[in-house]
Amino acid sequence: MDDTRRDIHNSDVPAVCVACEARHRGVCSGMKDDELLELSRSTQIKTIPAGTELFATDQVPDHYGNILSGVVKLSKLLEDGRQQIVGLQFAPDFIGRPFADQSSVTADAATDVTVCMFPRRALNDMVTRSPDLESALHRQALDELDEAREWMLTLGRRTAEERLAMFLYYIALHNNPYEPPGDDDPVAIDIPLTRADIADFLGLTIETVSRQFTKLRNTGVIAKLDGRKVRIERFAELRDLASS
Amino acid sequence: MDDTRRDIHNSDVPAVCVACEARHRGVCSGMKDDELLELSRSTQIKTIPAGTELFATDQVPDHYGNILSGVVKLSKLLEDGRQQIVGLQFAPDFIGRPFADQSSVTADAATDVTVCMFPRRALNDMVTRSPDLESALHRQALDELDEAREWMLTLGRRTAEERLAMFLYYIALHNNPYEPPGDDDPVAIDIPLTRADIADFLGLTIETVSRQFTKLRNTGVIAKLDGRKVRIERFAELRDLASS
DNA sequence: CGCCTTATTGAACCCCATCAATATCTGTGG
DNA sequence: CCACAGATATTGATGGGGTTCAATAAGGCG
Repeated sequence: MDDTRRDIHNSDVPAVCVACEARHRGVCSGMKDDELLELSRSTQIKTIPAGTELFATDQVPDHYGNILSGVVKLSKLLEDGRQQIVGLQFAPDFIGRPFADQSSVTADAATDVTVCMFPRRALNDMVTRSPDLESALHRQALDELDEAREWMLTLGRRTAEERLAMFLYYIALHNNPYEPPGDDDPVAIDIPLTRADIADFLGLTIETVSRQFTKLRNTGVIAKLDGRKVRIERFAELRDLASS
Repeated sequence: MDDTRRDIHNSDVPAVCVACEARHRGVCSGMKDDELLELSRSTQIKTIPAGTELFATDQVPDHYGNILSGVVKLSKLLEDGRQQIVGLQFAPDFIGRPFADQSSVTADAATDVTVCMFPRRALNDMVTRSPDLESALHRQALDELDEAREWMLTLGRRTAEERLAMFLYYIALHNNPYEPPGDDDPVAIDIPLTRADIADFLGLTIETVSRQFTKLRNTGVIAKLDGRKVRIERFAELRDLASS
């Protein structure tokens, strides 16, 4: 009998959580079954279309969430319109900013996104009682910090070509979370961002991003499929280009 | 009777901790007196000269630490020598990477630094027992994450002039942690980094940093004192230049 | 198809990097 | 105290990677 089957027959686990990634790899892994049950009473699953803001910057958000599917972009904006995407989040990441009434970043759905939302209050209470939960949140914060710093290196010191290679490499890993692609197996990946988003992520312009795409295509590292899909022909070469 | 006097006469607080900032504003505020006493048995105060590495990336560090004085720079290095400083840390910041055997960043003393070191094992054990301690560490991680993302915006989207203005503004705030300087009071600040460090922090070259310094001097925003000291003549203007 | 959004390609420009020279600082020893 | 040497900082001249401005092409969807 596999794990999934056992879960289905375990009446203590809330129905909405049974197949949820967040319960295994996400912050919900830090909760006991009864806590999960308690929280699940006030959760709601929401589907958010691409382009929609998940949390408004100008108001205190009253919910946290876990991503169930899709990609969320975290971004910062300057008054004159310059924008920087400071992070991408995938299932089963936690979304929200504990210990602060409002986040310093805006969260938008990059693709269609489904999230499991729960009241801030409910989670805050639970955190004070369940050390494992805070531990799980702490771990994610530290992982995001490592990632943010890796992107600082990219933004501060890497060339346009290296930046795009980094990005495609990063997306490829997230498309195959369980087994990193072999060095020279072609990998088809689905890019969850527009050229404008990629530019805002990499600190470039859309024109430069586009030019680097064609450069990678001309050198045979990637091949264009349709629209947002790309096939990485030589994974190892892409990693080398990213110089990481 | 002020706080300090009371502390001196409180035999439960370890002598080394009595006047320590970390006990009030740092992670040690998350520990009870008896826990503090237990940890203090295995702590040691170290003085580290400027330029020395605190934690190497290639070996598993067996200690964590709290900064008591001085400035620590966290940096990342590319194989070809390109470098990016991804964060600065001041007293009473915690140093180390919980939940991972090795950090993805190198920590170097930017100035002479004194740290309170304690064994990883001791803190790890304590964290599992003391939720407030993990909470304090979690808070610092989230603050550092916010800061890293602010610098991502700077590295990705701001001009050289804006970057240096951001930097000086940031240093000025850390020189006066308790009361931000008034809009037009001249503020003398002590820059804890060399031009090379500033360049590595801002994703620029030393030449560009130097040129932006003279530009700020020519426009009267700052005045040069001696060597690493600078007086900010118009604080509000500096903030505007940073466009933040 | 026709319209609008998104992406690609081209040409000119500019900010910052690079290369190079000079100046200033800092510590050491005569 | 000054002279000297190495490190650090400033300034100048030139060049290049990426931006900007502009036009064309390719998708997406009614």
